[in-house]
Amino acid sequence: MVKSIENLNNPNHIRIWQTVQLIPRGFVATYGQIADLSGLPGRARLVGKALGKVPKSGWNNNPVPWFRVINSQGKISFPIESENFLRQKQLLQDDQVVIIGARIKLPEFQWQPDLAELLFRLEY
DNA sequence: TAGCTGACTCCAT
DNA sequence: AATGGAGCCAGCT
Repeated sequence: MVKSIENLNNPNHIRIWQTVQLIPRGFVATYGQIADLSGLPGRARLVGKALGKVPKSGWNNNPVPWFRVINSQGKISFPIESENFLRQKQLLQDDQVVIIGARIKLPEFQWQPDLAELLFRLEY
């Protein structure tokens, strides 16, 4: 009970959720990329932590597409065939992202935010 | 407060 | 392409 309130007040987590909300349907980003774009360079592991604590209701009345974040090798980070792995894979496939085994072709599907999106971020 | 942990990365094999 | 080790660091106990 108290814990969830603490999480909702963690400014780093909130910034990470907001950045993840910018990833367009059909694309993915890496943990390190989200950390950088959130102003938290070098803290890729924190992104994983924050995504594990996304409120079920989303953030700011909008969903947080946690499943669009994968590791720098282009793979889903959950253990193969685990429940979380299968769920993430399904949601990405619903986005028309092609997955071979655990791997996604980053050159083809990695989100490349444009200047307008970055400027939007700076307004926070 | 002091360790411990891990939805990470980089680099070498 | 797959695997392992070292480094990393905020959050958690």
